[in-house]
Amino acid sequence: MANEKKLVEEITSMEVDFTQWYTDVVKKAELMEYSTIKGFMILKPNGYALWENIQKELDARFKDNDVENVYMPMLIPESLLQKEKDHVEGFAPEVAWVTHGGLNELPERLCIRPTSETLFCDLYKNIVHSHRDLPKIYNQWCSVVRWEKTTRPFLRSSEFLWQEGHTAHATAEEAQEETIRMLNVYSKFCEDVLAIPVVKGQKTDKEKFAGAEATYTIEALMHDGKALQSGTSHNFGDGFAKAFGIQYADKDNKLQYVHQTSWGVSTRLIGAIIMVHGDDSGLVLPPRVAPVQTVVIPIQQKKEGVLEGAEEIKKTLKAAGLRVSLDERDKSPGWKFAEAEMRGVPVRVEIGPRDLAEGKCVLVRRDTREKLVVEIANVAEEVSKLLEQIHNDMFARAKAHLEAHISDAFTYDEFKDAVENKPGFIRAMWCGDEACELKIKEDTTATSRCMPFEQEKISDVCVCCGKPAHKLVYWGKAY
RNA sequence: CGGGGUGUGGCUCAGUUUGGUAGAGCGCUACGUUCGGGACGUAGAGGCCGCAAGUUCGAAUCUUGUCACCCCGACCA
Repeated sequence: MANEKKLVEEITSMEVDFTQWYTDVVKKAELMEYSTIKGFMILKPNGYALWENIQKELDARFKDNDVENVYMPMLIPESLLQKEKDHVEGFAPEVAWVTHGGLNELPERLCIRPTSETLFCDLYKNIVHSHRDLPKIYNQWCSVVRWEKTTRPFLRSSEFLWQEGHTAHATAEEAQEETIRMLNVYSKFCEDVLAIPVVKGQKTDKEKFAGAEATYTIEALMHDGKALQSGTSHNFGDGFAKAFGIQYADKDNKLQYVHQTSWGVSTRLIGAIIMVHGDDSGLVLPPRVAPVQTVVIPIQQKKEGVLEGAEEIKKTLKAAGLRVSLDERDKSPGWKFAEAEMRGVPVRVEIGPRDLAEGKCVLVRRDTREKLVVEIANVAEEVSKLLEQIHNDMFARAKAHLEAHISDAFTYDEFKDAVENKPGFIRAMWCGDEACELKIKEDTTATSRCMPFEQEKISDVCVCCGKPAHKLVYWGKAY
């Protein structure tokens, strides 16, 4: 909404300062609070409810894909963490250690999980013996700790909530299928539930997960044109299996190593929701995960019948299965409007003496501020319909924004110009040499986001070095 | 981990240059009037000035140290 009037004074305008806008929105929408420990965040009811809804929707989709939930310990013995070389090198700099149990120093220190590959491997080693034990498709919802140097609410914190799926399969083919299947669950979830379009593809070797054979990603584009890695799915091949000795007897009674995958999304998705959909008045929540989908705001609530009428509407909406709240605090309507806007409530219902006399109420969309007068008798149906419409419109707008912020670069000068002047993804060919990735990052701060599944040969040569190229890469500045 | 900035009631900040015993607005509490885009009146409550040392008769103010947060980089979901 380019010409939208800014109604909330305390929120810095996006155009003035995007990062300040982000911080303001997080605060004004009451999503989180800083804790007394550096880098650790407190999720407040509005923020946690958002996560709960994400969790609920995603978990249902996992279960449709035969995923079983488990819970693993939060501590990992140092010796276990060290079994896979690339993995430990990737995570060692940012793990927190437990060195004491009570008053005594532990014989072996334990790390607080930064991710749980090693624990799952240790488990699979013990429970997988035969091809009949496969596949194992486990997932856990938990928090992990990574001692980050700089932190930002939802985008990077020292502890964050996520889910991590860990699977073991008999063959490389099955593992690859699983990796892509779960990536698709993520991309579909982002689109269907969060109204966030994503670019899907494979990470370059430089950007892939520590210990993975291949990493796949969904990349979303924020309002300021920066990319956010919003979910990843990894194919581990049999690397971890060999390091941990996870073997099974196949049908011919020959010992084989399992092939593994892992995949995860985190509370970073909340950051994506904020930066994809938010505006200068605050948060704009996708209806399907909004903690409160619609808020009923009475006008002149002390006048006879108003509160009763509002109460009645709330009941009707609730009975229709909507997440609804009634704001009967002794505040002015304007105040309540502004607050509901900052918190991103998709639809508000206004009901005053004037409406009551006519048997009507007013619906106002958060995303467009469009007002709609409807019969109270039809309110549930109208609100439900409007929520669907809002979801579709939000997705369409985000998609249009994404498409409008993809540019092609054929020469290095064009590339550098695009990084400077065209915020968004830059499509450019790449020779496959890590040196070019490094040079591009050095020169422009842009990184390779992914090699999209939908490949296209827009040029014969690498945008950086001019040597023959066969891979189309999406580049961009990232969070 | 480098570079910059900020810490004073719940929030935003003034006061620091020139040391003299803490202020404003908003919010909060009570009552009343209000209510279709952040209403108003009256009466209240709330702060050893991030923390710790030091200088001084006296420190929010000067010195040193330390911690936290924000922004920009390097590293990562």
